[in-house]
Amino acid sequence: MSTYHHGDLRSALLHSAGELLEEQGLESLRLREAARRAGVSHNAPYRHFSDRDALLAALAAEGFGMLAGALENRAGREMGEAYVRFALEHPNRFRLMFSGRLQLDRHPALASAAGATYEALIAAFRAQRDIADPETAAAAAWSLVHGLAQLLLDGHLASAKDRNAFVREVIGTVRFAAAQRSA
Amino acid sequence: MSTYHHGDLRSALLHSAGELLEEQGLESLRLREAARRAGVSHNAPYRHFSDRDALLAALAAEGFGMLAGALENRAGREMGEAYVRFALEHPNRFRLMFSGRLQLDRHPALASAAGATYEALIAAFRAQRDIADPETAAAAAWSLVHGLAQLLLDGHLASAKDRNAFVREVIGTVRFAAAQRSA
DNA sequence: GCGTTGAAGTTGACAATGACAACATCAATC
DNA sequence: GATTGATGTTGTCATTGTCAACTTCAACGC
Repeated sequence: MSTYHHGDLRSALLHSAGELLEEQGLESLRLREAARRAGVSHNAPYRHFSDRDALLAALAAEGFGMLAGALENRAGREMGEAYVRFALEHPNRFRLMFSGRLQLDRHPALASAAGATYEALIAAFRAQRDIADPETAAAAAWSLVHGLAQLLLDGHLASAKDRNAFVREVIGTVRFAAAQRSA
Repeated sequence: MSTYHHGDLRSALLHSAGELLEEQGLESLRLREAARRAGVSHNAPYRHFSDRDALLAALAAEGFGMLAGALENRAGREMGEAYVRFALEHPNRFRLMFSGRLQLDRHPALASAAGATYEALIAAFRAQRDIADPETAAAAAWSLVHGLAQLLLDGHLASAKDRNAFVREVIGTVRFAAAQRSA
């Protein structure tokens, strides 16, 4: 029962910090509070994360993993809807992932997690034969669903109607054509 | 020269805080530092802003004003490009505006500033006759350019080519159709 | 067995911040 | 010419992220 050494504090911290993040948001996520919830002293986290940003980066990378899971085995509009659904179900996690406070070049693990998600997206578009430029289309599709998710989260799009229906409608209104050459 | 009373401290604070925001980003924006730069004591800001969030909300509202100006007299793809350009030129301001930490119902001035921008967008689409559902199309268009801006800012879209060209291409690849009724 | 060692946790500090309370200044008004 | 209320100031406090120094304990070589 001697628990001077925790065993798997790193996971425990990710768990408690993840709870705090999803409950209270990025700004209220205190390193010390996460340590408290994990039952360790306020400085224990520094054995596993070099600083607060490192913990946040780990949480964000975890988020990209969750997102990838949510998109798995989906394609086209269904994938787009799943993207938005993920954002609405994990608003604070999603915001952290795209907060911009975590520079990809400073957090390689985060960069590769995010990159993997994008790759899956491009692959899905590459499978669709009727699209001229999969890379551009994938970028456009990602932009669309990402922007939609964010604007919904921030409350900018008045969703008088049912939210799911609105999302379907917005996504459904868009077509991807071949890229135009010059003006 | 007796400057016990500043004269227009509110604007001065918005100015210095705006500088700090654009220079160093949202996280590093200290209330006390803004006061320092404005040449007043660390508590003077509280006479004009009830707390840090109130100052941030004012900065964000200012940002929506700037954005509206950048979109003025533009329409269609040109407007979309201007939107992205604004985000890239004022990354930290843009991030603040959509950070999600400012709830619109708690900051009425911000809500109306943001609403005005959206209205302008919808109006631009309403003017285009060949679009079936301007509201939905406007939401989709906003989503597209907003997501594109954010993903570019965060460095998720590898822009091997020229950035402006890439933006044009992505925006150009999208068409807005009439909304589909059910599946 | 037993001493060593190094990773994992702890205690104790420190400067900085956002916020509150009490006080000071000064322009306008009666 | 006193009052007063908005605007600034000084002083204080709890909290936070981070650094430094100390402790615990499991694994390893001998």
